[in-house]
Amino acid sequence: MTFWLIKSEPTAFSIADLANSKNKTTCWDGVRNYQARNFMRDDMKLGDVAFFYHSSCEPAGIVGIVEIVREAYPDDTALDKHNKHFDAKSDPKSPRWFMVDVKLKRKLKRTISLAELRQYEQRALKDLLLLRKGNRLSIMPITKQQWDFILSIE
DNA sequence: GCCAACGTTGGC
DNA sequence: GCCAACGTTGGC
Repeated sequence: MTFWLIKSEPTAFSIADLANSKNKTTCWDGVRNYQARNFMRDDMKLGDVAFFYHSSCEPAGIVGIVEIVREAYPDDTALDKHNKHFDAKSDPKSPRWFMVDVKLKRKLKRTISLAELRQYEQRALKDLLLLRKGNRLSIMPITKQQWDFILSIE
């Protein structure tokens, strides 16, 4: 089982939006970065869990926990001309972009902000990809140790 | 709104 | 294959 962190800008799709979705489940579409896609397509498995992270907002931070309830399948928004994530170079016969379905397990009792996570960047969260300088990855694996530690400070 | 950091594109 | 130009991300 792998642990993950997935980012979303709450103005685009927030934890509240997920809570209000049917079955508290949504398809995680719109990922247009190869590294993030590869993680999702190749390594995200049914039953894996992920932290839901709000980016580009105040405060940015971890706000909830989701579970992967469907493994990777083609992201058809790439083929939809009217979708903002349309990709003219994506070939329907050989899909370039993928998505998974995630279901809300629970909201955290409080937001664990980026600033708070940074307090541990020399120690328990030393290797957390999120804290690496210039990191822009929207889907990243985290270790069980990091997962457990973050939950312990909730 | 700014801008550093990064990924992608495309000319050569 | 190199790398400049460009677009995007995301914290501040």
